[in-house]
Amino acid sequence: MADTPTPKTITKTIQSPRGTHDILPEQTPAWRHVENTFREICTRYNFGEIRTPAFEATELFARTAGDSSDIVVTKQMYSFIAPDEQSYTLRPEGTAGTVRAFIQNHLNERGPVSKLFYIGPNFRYEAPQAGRYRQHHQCGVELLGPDAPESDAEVLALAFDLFRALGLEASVKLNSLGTPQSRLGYIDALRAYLEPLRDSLSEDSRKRLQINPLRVWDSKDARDQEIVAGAPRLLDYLQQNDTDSMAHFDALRGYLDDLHIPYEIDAALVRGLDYYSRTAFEFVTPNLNSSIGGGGRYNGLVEELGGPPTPAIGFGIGIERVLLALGENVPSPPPLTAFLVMLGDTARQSSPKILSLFRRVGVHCDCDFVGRSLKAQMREANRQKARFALILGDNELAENKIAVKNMESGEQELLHMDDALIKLAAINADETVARYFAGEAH
RNA sequence: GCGGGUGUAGCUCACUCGGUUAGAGCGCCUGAUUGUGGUUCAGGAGGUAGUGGGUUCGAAUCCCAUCACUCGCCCCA
Repeated sequence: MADTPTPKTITKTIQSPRGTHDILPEQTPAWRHVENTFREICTRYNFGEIRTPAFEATELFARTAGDSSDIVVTKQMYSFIAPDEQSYTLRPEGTAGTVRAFIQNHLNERGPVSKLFYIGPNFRYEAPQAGRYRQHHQCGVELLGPDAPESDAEVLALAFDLFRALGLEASVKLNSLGTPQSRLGYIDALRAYLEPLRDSLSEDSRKRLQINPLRVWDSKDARDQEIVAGAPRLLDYLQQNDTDSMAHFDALRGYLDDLHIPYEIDAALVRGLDYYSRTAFEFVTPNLNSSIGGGGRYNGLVEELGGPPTPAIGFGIGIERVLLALGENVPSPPPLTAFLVMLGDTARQSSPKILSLFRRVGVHCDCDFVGRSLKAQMREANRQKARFALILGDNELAENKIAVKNMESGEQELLHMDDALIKLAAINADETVARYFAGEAH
């Protein structure tokens, strides 16, 4: 080392923010697989993709999340004051922005039914954990307009087509929340039951009893669960006091049976916000503790946000969680079709042109860019799992030929450039077709 | 927000009661004579032990703080 060591400035390397992750090239094929499968199925169901801003006026989420929601209560939002002195918030979920866009663009005027889907990042300031991140990605749908149970079945059928296409074993936990009016009656009944038992409840549940008694059902505390097991059930209450909601629920159950969608009724599945109505559900998979998605009917939300009264139902599915549930059962980057191996300066100088020719006919190919030896280039071809090495030296150049070596069999033939192009293009086309039928060519 | 665990080479991990130039496997680079990969063999690069402070003659090892990851609670996708 002749160089005098230049004093290194000691700088802290910058890390990605807590709870966020880089998705590297070896992982993106799995992501694209999920996203493209979702897009394709949504399209099949005649849902149109909508892309809304990553941030919205804070007020939008403050209104949609409601005062008793944990997103708001525990300050799980990334809110900031912009130079215009307005408060904005990185979207913590996908529905609010979609509904806002629905209203702002008067999508209701285009017809009685709006079918929208979205894919994108959401942001929540939470303690990161397995399957829980500060930036996570969701794909979701919103079906606005209809109130009929067939529309509930439509979005659930779509979700299960997605799970089936991905090879994901999943089922749905289902409940009905009634209407805001009937729910109030139930909450009174529930409160009447819980109030005398207040002292036996956990601290959290005592708070819930105050703010939103429905959420006591959510408690994982063993004593709470015992107490709640004896409480009046929402579905029983609806049976007697809200026959419309019950009929809706029964109809949906019938459709789920028709569609062979496995479901399980879960009385603990509750959402407290006023605009929720009737159907509430969560998608679960046996290989994951947490749910991979959830949703429900929100007949009051559009109106709440200043739009025309519009029933709606939708769901959101966490892409990270789907990938966790899929595990290794996911595509990896496609191997290279050809790797160009160059000998000598002339060959190296002609490499941009040669590569360009092969790429124009669709061949997935690459070459060395750091002046490595022939042996090292062959090693690289092998490491990239290239099906062919294209060897180009003075001998080949002189005759406008190129040596095509099959890396698996080791066989090598000297072909005219034209023939090599035709051969590789045909092979590449075969692979593309094969991947297409394997469901990976998106 | 609360509680537990972890942090040593690009990756997965060792280092016995604190004691010399911190190791291994994999990966990476080079070579094994003239233009051929995978196997084998030889050699090489790469770490101020997450970061900062403290205790000590001496710290990867003990203590504190901080950051990150991770598991659980809570909640959610």
